[in-house]
Amino acid sequence: MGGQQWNPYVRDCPTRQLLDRIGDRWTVLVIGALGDGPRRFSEIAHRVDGVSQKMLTQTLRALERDGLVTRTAYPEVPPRVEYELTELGTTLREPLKALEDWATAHMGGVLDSRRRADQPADAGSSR
Amino acid sequence: MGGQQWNPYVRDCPTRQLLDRIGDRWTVLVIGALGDGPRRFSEIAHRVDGVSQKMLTQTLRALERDGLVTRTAYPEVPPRVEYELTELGTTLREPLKALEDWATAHMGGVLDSRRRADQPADAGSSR
DNA sequence: CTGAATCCGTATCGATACTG
DNA sequence: CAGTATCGATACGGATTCAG
Repeated sequence: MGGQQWNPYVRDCPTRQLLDRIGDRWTVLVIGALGDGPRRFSEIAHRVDGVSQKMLTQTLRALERDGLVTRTAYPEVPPRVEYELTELGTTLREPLKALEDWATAHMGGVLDSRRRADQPADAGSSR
Repeated sequence: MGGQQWNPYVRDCPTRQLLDRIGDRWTVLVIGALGDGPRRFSEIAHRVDGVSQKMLTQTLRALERDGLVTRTAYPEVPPRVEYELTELGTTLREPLKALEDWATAHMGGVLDSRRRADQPADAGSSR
């Protein structure tokens, strides 16, 4: 199996499905936060700055559903729940890392370009 | 100047900025469609299945603003406009390709897991 | 601590009609 | 052909409240 050559233009190719899946605000960040081992709910919440409790829960549920993360609840009081990347989830970290590296290297240039484009007038006057 | 170590958890790290930028439905696909050379507006529209005129325009404008794509209008009748990845835009293709490859290899498994998780009842009966 | 449920503003996007 | 403008649905996500 496999070997089917998808071009990423067609509606339900894997690329689109992946984009639909990780193209929200938090999924990629949560996967990143789980990159170095299992983490508790509150640890993830603390690491992923700005995520609300609702969105974190929702994101983790979706990741679990898709087999990218496992959820382990310990029957204690107070409750402790740990999330961990599955093997599959771990394999996703590499391409994500490539993206992070690109961002670190090049986003500055992107923002510069954006700022330049946002100069309303010609702005050549100052040089 | 380089060397600053961002962790992808903090609010305005490059990773988040990139995600905010490419985390929409079309940007990644449009970059993909421009991967093998300059393309006309209508060519891109045809390649990126399902994109509306509005969203394609909007996406291309944003890419241009960010220095990832150049726009060249030829003063002809009828008009011809070509879009092409800049050098910077081209560098983004590599990590994006890594993501596409992951999708091709693993999205099937993800969808399987999702389908399994969506079985309402225990469904263990069939084994 | 973990998480479900609700309310609600807003950003996103698709469809459609119109223009040079 | 390559856009622009407008409208409306709805999905996304933040704040808050309640519960085991």
